[in-house]
Amino acid sequence: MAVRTSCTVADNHCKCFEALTEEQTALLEKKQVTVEYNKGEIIAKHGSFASHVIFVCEGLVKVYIEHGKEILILKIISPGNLIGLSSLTEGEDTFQYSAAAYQRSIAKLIDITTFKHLIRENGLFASRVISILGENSNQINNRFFCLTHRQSYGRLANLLLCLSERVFKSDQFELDLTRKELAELAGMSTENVIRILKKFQEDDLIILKGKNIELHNIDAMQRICDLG
Amino acid sequence: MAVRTSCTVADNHCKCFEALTEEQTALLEKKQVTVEYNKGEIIAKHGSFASHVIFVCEGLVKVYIEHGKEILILKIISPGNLIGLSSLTEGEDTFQYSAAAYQRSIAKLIDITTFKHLIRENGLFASRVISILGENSNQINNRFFCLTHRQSYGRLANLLLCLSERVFKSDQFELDLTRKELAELAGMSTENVIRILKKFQEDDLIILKGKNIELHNIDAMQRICDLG
DNA sequence: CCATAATATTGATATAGATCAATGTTTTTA
DNA sequence: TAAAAACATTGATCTATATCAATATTATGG
Repeated sequence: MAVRTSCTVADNHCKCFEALTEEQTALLEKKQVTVEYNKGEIIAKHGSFASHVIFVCEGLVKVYIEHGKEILILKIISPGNLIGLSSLTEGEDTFQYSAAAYQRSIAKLIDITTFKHLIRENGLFASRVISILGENSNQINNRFFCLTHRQSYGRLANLLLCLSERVFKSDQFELDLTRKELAELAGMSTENVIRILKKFQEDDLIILKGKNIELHNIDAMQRICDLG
Repeated sequence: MAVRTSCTVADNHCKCFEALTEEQTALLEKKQVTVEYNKGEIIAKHGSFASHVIFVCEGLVKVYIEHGKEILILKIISPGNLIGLSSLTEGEDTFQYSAAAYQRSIAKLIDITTFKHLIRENGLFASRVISILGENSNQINNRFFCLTHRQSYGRLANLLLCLSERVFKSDQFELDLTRKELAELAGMSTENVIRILKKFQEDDLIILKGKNIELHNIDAMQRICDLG
């Protein structure tokens, strides 16, 4: 069974809101605010009071946990996805992870009390939320496996495929992430990212032109991702 | 912020069933079977049809994902906890991980259709299930962090503390896990487990007598867990 | 547009921890 | 209870990848 390549980017377009009645939708609209974040800005801070769940409308966001200087990126969130569902847990009123914008992003902050109320009131909504939580788990488990069981070549190949498939939806894309950010995502040192990208280029797997990356041999890349 | 020591063993005593009415409880009773598993037996198999969720009544169970020969233990489940909630996801009718008994265990297999039905019908039940899913996520994220950011001494210290606190609930316990199983849990080679246990003993952190382990200096162990 | 900072690259070195191999010990089974 | 299998231990290598250090390139603010 192949490791799913898309283990880093969440793309479980949430269908939970479709389950709401018109009235409930109207209520939710009233209980949310839209906020714009600049590149690098913190959207949620691990340990801070979680008064809301976050729906990402535009941009790209990283979700991560931090202990001191060490950070672990759990996933990348693209538009259409929710952040902070694990704070729906009873007795858990703080964010269990941080979120920060990779680029200019827009998010709706939805009042968590209203959200919880709707879960109680609307069973279909609740079951859709449960679906999303389940998908999130599966995705993070896959990423967990990848980061612990794959060597650096495999992890970086996985990341590139994942970005290509889920974020840029193209074989060729303008990567506005630094090498350091790639390193953080693939769980390795910056220098190692650089050396591996160089090797990929030498082996005709990718074509690098400054910030532009083109995946030139997806099948081979997939093989590295699965085996390496 | 300290890494929670208890990142490996699930101990979120599920309160969801308390939310059911008498009638609903009776329905659930009818739609479940109790099964006994011997040491080593598979309780759920990654990829197989998930017709039920699993409630562990007795024993000790590991939950893990496997790709070929490689396995990653996601968590240990002690009595009072549920397995397979991520199969509640719509359109996901297979287990996303495997589960196997470490020792003789008893589990109730609860019909998943009924379980889903109750989520739709009973909002409080649904919100309790959401709580459990959230706690599971947080726990696995902590384990994810530990396995990727801690060195072997820290990971093994973490595991020992975790087993002591959550499984055996004592500083001293009869460990019926092999060195290989410990290695799997702490994400390292068997030889490395042996060498580190030996070092812990030399440093008066633990007292080893055959299968019996006594944690002799919990504070120091905790420090290794947090820093190493 | 220059100066300064941030980022990228390259090479050399260090090391945690895996792997391999041999041997001792315990458990299982026939 | 003897033989076989599984498990535990120890020591000797090997290697992937981090870290360190130096330099080149690109971005940014005054």
